[in-house]
Amino acid sequence: MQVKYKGNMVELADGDNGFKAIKQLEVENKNKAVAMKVNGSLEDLSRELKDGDEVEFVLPSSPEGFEVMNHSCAHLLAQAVSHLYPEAKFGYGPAVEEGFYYDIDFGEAKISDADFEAIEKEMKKLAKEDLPFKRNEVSKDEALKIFAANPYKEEHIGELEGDITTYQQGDFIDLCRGPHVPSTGHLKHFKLLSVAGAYWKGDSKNKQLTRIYGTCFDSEEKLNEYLEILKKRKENDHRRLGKELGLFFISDYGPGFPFFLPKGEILKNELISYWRQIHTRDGYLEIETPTILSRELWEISGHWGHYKDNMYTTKIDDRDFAIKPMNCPGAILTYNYSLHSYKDLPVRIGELGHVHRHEASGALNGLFRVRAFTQDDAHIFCRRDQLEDEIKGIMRLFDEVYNVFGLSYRIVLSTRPEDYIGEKEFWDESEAILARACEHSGHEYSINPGDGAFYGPKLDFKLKDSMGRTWQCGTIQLDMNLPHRFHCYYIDSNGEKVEPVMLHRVVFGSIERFIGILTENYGGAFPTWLAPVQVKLLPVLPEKHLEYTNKVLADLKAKGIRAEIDSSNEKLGYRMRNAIAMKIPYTLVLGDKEMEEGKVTYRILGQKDQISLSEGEFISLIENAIATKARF
RNA sequence: GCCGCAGUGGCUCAAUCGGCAGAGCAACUGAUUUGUAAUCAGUAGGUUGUCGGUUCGAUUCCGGCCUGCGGCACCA
Repeated sequence: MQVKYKGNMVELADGDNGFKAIKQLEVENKNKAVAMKVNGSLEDLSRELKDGDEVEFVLPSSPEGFEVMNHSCAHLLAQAVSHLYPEAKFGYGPAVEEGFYYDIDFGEAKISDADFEAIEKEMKKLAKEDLPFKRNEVSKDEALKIFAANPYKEEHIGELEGDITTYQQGDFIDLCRGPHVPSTGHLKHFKLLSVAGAYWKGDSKNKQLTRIYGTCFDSEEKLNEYLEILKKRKENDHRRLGKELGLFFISDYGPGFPFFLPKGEILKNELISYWRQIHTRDGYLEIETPTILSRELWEISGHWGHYKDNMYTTKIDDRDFAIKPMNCPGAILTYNYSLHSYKDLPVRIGELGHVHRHEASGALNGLFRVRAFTQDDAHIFCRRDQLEDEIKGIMRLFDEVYNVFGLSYRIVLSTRPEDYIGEKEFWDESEAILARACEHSGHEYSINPGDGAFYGPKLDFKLKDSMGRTWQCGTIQLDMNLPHRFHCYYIDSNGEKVEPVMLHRVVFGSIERFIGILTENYGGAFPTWLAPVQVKLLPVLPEKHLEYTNKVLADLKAKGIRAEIDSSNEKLGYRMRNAIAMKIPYTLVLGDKEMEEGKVTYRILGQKDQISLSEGEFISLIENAIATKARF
């Protein structure tokens, strides 16, 4: 038999039995490979090989190995649960990006993280027994017999086609495609992380099962590293930092409606003024439209029918009104207010629109998900022949903005759904334009077929923060619906009325969410241009050096630099500590030395160096940091 | 909205089995005159989210509601 070994495989003489070779490798390196790739497809190590197969071992340190290990660990969890809770019925238990979960119907039993210790103990015990994972192919009927007591597995089997495979370790058998690690002994460094409810098959009409999340690594160090990352995420949580740094709060009197504190408002205003600057440069016209508009308008737009559950409504003099959940109708009324020639297009209308949406209570999450937020919205009306350039222009702007904040992103193109309006040809054409623009941008992009809105295809921009998590912020959506409903038009070169193409787009998405992302991404240590306080001034001896410090403070303020003095009757170390805790980029220390030489001594957040400069030099240093949007 | 968990001075947390609600930080007052991550002492601060129930007695046990947290569903 001829088997070709790739990568990390031990080379054996021709004609050797691949199965034996693998066994030998296991003996040599018992804990290494967890699976193998046979002709590119992921398989159990125990899979028998055929003549000519190309084989590559999958090590637990590889991404595929991580997935296999975690998938197996989900089975181990299920086995342990089946011992401790004999009534438990199992749903799905897959590996996910950072670990695994298993959805379990515990019947009457209620599970909380207090039960993890006992479950983990049982898992450890079963891992120690080193039970082999045995794969078995069965017919549908046999499978139904095996899982007769479990309605979830039965339902799943009913949906499967072709061969059904089961995996068994010890007394526990599960429906599964595999592959798995050779035996439970390969699972050593795992931890259960959280419990949650999850609908069976992700459908809110179905029963809710209990989901247990966990993760499994190939070494204790890596597991601990991951737990450290989780801790770090908690420390960088914008809800915690927002409280500590005094940026915003949400009152019980207004769930989901954020209050911006003075320091948070500075952040918001800085973002807005940056937004204005670049949009003015790019030919956007800023408008403001009313927050409350009549029911008739929302009937034309279709929101009254389709979005009503998410809208706050009110009555004024017995007439129905709604608080805007989106800015589009206002922008369209503004477009329609004046007559447009084909020569005037594109018309780019921007609006920082404060919108209200009734989000489900369980969806609320700090600034990431709120019920009132400011969209950095823009609606662009253009001719079809201008569409491609417009989209490229928007993407150039997006790229510029995200770069300023050091956020990397990927793009998702959503295409025509089954339920669509408009001409199919124009859908095809605009999807092609969006795809070309993505390629042109040079950024990673993927296609989400059929996920576009009924009114047009879209590009979503998913930002990646420093912790590796992604958030949707920017979006560019083509709209073939609203211009039609509102009878938008321009006059073309023949004097005819023509319906323009309309684009919705946001860069930040929601300024609130964007502030949340920035807060976490910077860990609260904002770059100088955004920092609510840019300079903290500390007189060494408040009584002696206050006058000089106040003079420097006044000079900084005169230059528009956000500076604060701490002349409290505390030791310098104490005041320095507070300045660092508030993550202020520059701290100035002013004492005898500085007073005599007319200088300032500064220290940069996160650094210990003490640098002395003349006041003028220091001011230019900061002005330069602000102008270039550099960290310091 | 759904499943599970939680709510104690401004903040972070403690209080055994149901038995007088406590600490650190912050605040305030005073002392200290300080050169780069916490000077010392004192004072004040609470209807334990809220409403109801059980009990001689509830922060503690039970129920309703509110809010938050972890997810799910939904979504910027």
